[in-house]
Amino acid sequence: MAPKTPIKNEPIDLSKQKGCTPERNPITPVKIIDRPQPDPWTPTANLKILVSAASPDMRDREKKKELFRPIENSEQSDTPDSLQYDIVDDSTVDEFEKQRPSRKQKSLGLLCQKFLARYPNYPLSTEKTTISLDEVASILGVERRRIYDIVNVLESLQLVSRVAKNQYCWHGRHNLSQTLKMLQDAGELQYGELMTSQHKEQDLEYKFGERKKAIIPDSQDRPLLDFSEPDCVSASANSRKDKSLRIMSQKFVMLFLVSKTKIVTLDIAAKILIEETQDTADHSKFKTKVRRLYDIANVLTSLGLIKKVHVTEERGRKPAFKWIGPVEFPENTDELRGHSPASNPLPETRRGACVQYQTSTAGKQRFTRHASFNSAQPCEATRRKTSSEPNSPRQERQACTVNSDENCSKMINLAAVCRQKIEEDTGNKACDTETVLSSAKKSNVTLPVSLLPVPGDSDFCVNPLPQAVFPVVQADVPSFSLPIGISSQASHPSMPAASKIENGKPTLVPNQPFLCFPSSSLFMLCGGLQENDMSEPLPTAGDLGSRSAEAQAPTVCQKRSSQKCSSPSAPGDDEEPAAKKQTLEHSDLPLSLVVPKKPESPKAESSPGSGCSAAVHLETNHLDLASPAAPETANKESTKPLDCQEQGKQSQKKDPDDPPPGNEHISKENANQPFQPQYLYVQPTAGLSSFNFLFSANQAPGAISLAANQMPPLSVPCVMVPSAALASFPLVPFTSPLSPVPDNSFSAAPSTNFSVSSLASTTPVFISTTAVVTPKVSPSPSADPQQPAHPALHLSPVLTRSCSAVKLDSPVCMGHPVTLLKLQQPSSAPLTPKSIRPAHHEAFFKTPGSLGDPVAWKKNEGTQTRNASSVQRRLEISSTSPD
DNA sequence: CGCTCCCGCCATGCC
DNA sequence: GGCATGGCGGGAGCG
Repeated sequence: MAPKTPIKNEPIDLSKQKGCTPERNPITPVKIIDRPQPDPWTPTANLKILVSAASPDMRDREKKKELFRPIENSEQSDTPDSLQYDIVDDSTVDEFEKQRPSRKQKSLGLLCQKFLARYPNYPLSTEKTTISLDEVASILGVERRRIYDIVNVLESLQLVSRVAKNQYCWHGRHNLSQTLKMLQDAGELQYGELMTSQHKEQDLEYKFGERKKAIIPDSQDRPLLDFSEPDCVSASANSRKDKSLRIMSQKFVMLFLVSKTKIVTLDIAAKILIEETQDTADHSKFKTKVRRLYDIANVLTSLGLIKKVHVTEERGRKPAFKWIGPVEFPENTDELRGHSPASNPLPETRRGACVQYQTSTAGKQRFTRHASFNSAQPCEATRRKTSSEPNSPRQERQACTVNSDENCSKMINLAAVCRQKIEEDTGNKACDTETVLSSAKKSNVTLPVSLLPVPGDSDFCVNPLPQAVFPVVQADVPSFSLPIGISSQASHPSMPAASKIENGKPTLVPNQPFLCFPSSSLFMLCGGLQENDMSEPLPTAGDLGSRSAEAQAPTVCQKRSSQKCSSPSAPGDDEEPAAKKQTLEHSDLPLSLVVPKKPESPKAESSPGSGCSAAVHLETNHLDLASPAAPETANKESTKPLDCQEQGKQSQKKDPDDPPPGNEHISKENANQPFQPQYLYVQPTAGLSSFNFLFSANQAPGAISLAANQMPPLSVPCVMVPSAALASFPLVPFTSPLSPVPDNSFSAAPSTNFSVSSLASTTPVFISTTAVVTPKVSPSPSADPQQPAHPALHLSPVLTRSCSAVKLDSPVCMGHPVTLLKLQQPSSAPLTPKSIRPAHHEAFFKTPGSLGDPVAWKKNEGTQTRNASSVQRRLEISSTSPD
């Protein structure tokens, strides 16, 4: 965060910037001496100098501002961002050069980040921060016009409110959840229908490659407007037309919130917005709308609410944005609902200038609750819930899902389209943008395992599995996003990731790296669990499934998928509940925790970082499993692969620190690390809903070794696949004979079931990569200064600890990543999996058969713990036996 | 070459 | 008329 603070800011913002500034004050003099121009004049002097130098015209205030500001900005911004002062100094000489900061340096997103860096995410209720547009503009060295762009978007989310001319009040994110909730509600109302109608159209459009204008009833717009207007209500509010940017921003956000996939393509959004606005959708209008959406998206990205992704379509890849902010607003929801989303919070905020705080207070409370909740319940609680009442949670989820589904059908369709493309792409390469796990047509045939498209692109940024939930954020949104994500996670229990089990799409387990595939086909997973996101889309893909025959078969399943969740099918359910209940993250943890319990020893510790523990278990399992596969992996250094993924994730998380959020970075990393890992499909037991586990082939080896030594933090990414699907595969044979006991009802899975089932029911065995939790930790640093505080608040100490612990624990992951990646990649290459798979499978299968400790499994039956243990045991057994 | 989206003209509306 | 807002789209940077 520090980076940005411009010189000028420091003085102003001393409180915040001091960190950076401190030097200056002292240094400044020195610098001045050394560098006459640099610091000293930068703030004021520069302007004066420039002004004097400048022609008289320059003097005109506006002109001056513009001229100077840019210069200042360039210098400042550049300096801070890249090198800060040093640069500045140098720059002084090369001012001109600096002036020419690349376009990126002037981007609205960057500007917004700078802007946001100046204010705390969660300001004390007591303190009101007023924002002077002129001041900010000068500080940031940009024209006022740019500030308007930012402020308008922020205002749409109630992060700020306009107090008076040129004066805005900074509210921070206290109200954000409420606002989002309101938007979500409003969005469902408006877009629910729209979505449905459009949805059809879109499908058609996409399918046929034709684009139609979506038809949307204007009437619906009204509501939105009204809704939004509250914000605008302010006296002048009515003045300007409707303040389209503000409204557009809200609508844009609504689309995300309503969308199941949480991915909205620009063109779709533009269409929708245009439609709402008017029927006419000239091409020019469309273009303009898109431009505006970019502006909004840049700000939202800076806020860590969305990230850029690409959706591959028939025609090609389309720019899209994925919502990475909080998805559910549980507590808030209640409150909000009580209040009636439409009217309240926002309006008040606006009017009262800073009245917002009331809201904010509520927000705080919420947060507090979460925090306590988290800390108190960490994993166990969650797990319990899950195990105890898997159903209920599911139901909730389902309910949500359903609604969203309907509303978002359109989005879903889009997603499906994307998936299809992705799949296709995947088939080809797998990487392009987002990859979706799809029942690959091709892959399926050949192998049980299909490769996930590897995200070569940063766009997709597949995040490492571990953090499945927010991986994305990390990836794309560097520091900022992470923090946010973290905070959001903490604050918002229900996170998106997990929540969507959805339609038979393969879904990632909320927090866990595992994917659940509704369909039976086997998959090769490469790298990123991140694809969680994709999972959602997949369902739609199911539709797409039509394309692939194989897919179709699964499709049926998929169709069920939604049902599945509700239905006994354990896996989905388990996931769902977790997601619903609270933050996905938590859910993840909990799950992992569960596992740990049994594991006892080392893992227990890790339990805090549920993910880690889980990972460990997994690893263990993997080891067992892997062992068979080992031969191949051995070469690679089996352990690494897993680690790599995790590490990669972690690293990514860490990376976030890097100023360049760089999707690029991420992408690179991802490309290298995560994706590579291939997974072996382990047929599980029938337990859950018949999930099968996939283990990364690559990983396995390493994992094994690790396991032997310790319970490495490594997480093994597992994919939960419906047993049914597996059944189809020859490989599958693996069902564990072990204990048939489905403790809970779930287990009852019709299929064979056994230990697995039990697992599924309560908690899945999912092992999350260790990373899961970790991200939180790492991310924060880089991100906004503000956020740090946040995270802390939200995250329960335990979590944090766990995270840290995990990280620490799994040095392997940390260190190896790169290496692993390399190794993995080669191996991981799409091709590899196939080849690998067979061997692994055999191994796996064998393993299970050999299962040494059936007894253990039986024991497992009882509780979640059982599950975990059972799983582990299985793994172990399998491993042992094979060996 | 197309995606992004910066830049700033200029309309709108209030004072 | 001046000023605050902010709609809008040309056109350039960038990959």
